[in-house]
Amino acid sequence: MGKRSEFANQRTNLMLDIRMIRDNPAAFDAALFRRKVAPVSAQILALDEARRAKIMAAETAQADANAAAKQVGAAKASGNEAEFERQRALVASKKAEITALTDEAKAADVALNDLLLTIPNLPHDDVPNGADEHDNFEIKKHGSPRNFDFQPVEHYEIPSVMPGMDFETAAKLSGSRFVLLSGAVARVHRALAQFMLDTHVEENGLIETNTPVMVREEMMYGTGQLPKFGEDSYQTTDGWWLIPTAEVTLTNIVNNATVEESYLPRRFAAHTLCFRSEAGSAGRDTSGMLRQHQFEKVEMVTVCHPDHSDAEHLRMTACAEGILEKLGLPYRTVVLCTGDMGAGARRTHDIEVWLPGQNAYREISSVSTCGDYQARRMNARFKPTEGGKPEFLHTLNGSGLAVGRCLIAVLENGQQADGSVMLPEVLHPYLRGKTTINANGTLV
RNA sequence: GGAGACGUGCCGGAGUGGUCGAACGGGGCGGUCUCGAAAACCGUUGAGCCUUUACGGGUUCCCAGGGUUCGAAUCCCUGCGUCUCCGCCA
Repeated sequence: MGKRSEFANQRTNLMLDIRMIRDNPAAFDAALFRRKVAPVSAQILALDEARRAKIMAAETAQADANAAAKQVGAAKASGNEAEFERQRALVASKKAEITALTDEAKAADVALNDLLLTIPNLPHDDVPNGADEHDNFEIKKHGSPRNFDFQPVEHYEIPSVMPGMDFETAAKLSGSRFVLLSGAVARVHRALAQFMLDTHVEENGLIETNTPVMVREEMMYGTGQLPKFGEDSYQTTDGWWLIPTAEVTLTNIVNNATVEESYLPRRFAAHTLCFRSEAGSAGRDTSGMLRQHQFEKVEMVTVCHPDHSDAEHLRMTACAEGILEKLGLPYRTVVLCTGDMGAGARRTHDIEVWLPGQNAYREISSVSTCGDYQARRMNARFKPTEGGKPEFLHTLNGSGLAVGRCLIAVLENGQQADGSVMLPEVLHPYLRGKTTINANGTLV
């Protein structure tokens, strides 16, 4: 498997727009400051300056040697033995110098890139400043929590659900943060995934995609899981990484590609397993199936022209919201503040579904536009129709939705006083007309 | 798991040490012709980096990394990848 340094070598100077930093270091630092990142432009520019000086020195030496090497050929052709020997010696003497300078240039380049790889994306201007989730800004609220004439419970406490949601056996098989679903619960879970995918494909026009869940290491760099967040994912003994989300596979479809502008926008949807180590979340959401090492998700990814990413962001958010609306689940949508956004995002909309058992809105989808951040890492570009140089495209990703969490929401919102669960109408066709999990846990 | 073949530009495909960023063909783009289109003909057509106000200049790239050589797409080594056959297998 590829080593990180090798990879960084190939991706010379792409991680962030170095020219933008050169032109306006203060603005760069100011944008990062909004994410609580200490100023780094001075360090970047120093490395950049050193790098360029080394490159110039190395290339000058190389140019000299190339010119002399040409003279060698000419001298030999004309039979000038003395000149031949003289130029030959000249080239030979340049060799050590070139090697040293080239190595230095390469080292400077790698140093710069290693630094750039760790720097998060710059937030969009319209993203609110803030420290954590308390500073997120609500932009939409849909539906209102149902009035229960009894005390609603959490999903794993619903009498009709309990037989089909077995954490003990899952723990025996695999450990904590796993679940074994069976019977009606497993069936509803499957129905949800099918419903989501069908809706995205048939109504939202996304391209149904079935992807690998194990990927090469460089793909994890492409979408930004590496180098900083390797702890959050699993790697096999063969070097493959298990995807924490299909964002990794869907987005990397355009890894190292230059597509025609007419290819854009390209909108994908995939239903996959996702794997997360949940390192650092010890003690959080340990009850129920809210936070698992392995879960299913229907993911949406769009690659598009830079001019369209803001509109696509709204579109994708609406696609995710539409699923909840069809399911009749109350939700709200928030814009994440600078302190709560993921590293790769320029702007993120979190969609939070109402969970009556928790008496709270909980995240069920996260829809982000990444601007050119991932595209630069992946070297994903498009060729403008009007001609001209290839440009980096923009990438967006969003859950549409997390299937397990959606199951929780459907169960909690549909629970009845007698312990049964009434299921959303849109799922009925996927359940062969059945509508309810009765108090015994049977689908009827 | 065993055996073999291969890895060149948008595509196909030459090239086995200098004159190769790369023949030839296809495609794309521009033009001539045409009422228009097709055909034909002519021309043109990669990317990154450094430098330059600009024009331009330099440098790197023929899977990747090393090596041989005055000089490598071409020779050697290693790695990665793809394909084919056999075995095994959902």
